[in-house]
Amino acid sequence: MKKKERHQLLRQLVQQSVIRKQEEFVDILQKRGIDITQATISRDIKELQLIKVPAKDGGYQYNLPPDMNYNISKKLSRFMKDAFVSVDTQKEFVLIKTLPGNAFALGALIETANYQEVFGCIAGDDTVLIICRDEESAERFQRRIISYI
Amino acid sequence: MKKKERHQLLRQLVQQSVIRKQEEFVDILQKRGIDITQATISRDIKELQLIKVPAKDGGYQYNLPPDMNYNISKKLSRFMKDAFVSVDTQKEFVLIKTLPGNAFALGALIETANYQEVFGCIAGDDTVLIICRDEESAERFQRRIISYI
DNA sequence: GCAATACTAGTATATTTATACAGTATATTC
DNA sequence: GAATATACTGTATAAATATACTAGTATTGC
Repeated sequence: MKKKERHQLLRQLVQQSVIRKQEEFVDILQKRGIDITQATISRDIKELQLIKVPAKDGGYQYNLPPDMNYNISKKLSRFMKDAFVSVDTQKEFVLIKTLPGNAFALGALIETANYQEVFGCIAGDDTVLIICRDEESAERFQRRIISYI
Repeated sequence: MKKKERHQLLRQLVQQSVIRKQEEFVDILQKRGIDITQATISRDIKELQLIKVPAKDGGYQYNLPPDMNYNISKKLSRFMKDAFVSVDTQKEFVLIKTLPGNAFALGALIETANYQEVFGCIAGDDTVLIICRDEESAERFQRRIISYI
């Protein structure tokens, strides 16, 4: 079991089950025949940026990063690799061209991601217009987009 | 200083400053003349559902609750009110019909929301097929969707 | 191959956080 | 007002988590 695999598994576990403390991770992995200590879990949690959330019921529970960004960015990235055509900026605007029919979904993703630099966005069939907070944000956002391709 | 006020203050602090551990709260409050112990902070944090997030820089940092879901659900809700046509279940499947061209984006939102009961989803032009974990999840998810309309 | 370097993980322990318990204050009921 | 219940907090400590240190293993460059 490689670290990467374990990380995958931890993410899964956290979504499927209520895990209240690191020892519980250890126990569950034990049962699956994976020998690991609390220390390693602590380090994994740090890397994965998992968080311990006080639950309504009085207990605590580990959860995925509030940085859903992490997930969303991954999705965006995957999506971009498929559908991206071009990107350009002008003033505080960023214009992304996609393959026909894909822009709408891309816009929804960008909105959901809630990026600091984005003020709003409008999507057509093969074009997304992103209005950024200012010129600098637009450039920053363009760089971000390019990094996803 | 009443508990309520202190809670207010803690929320503010968490947004304004990087607070790495509970003792830091204590110190900051000390400096403002508020005498309080770590134990109380621990209880406050639990009530406020503040979370300790592993930061990119290797440290940790307290943060506001990840009521992210709240935001995504709000978006989904807004979206549904615009584009929803019908919903139905069969076995562990849920089928949502939308106005033409909207299904893809709805699918993206549903995926992003990462609902417990959803296993995966496929979107066409005016239809989203959601595969749930089991029959019961499907019903639960349908109820969720209906509540958004 | 071998040395140098970088990762990874366990052990032991330090640090941090949660909580049982007890005391004090505040509200509620009679 | 006295009696009782409820809420809040500090102290002391238990429980949980992070990390220094060490050793093993893989990777790189010679």
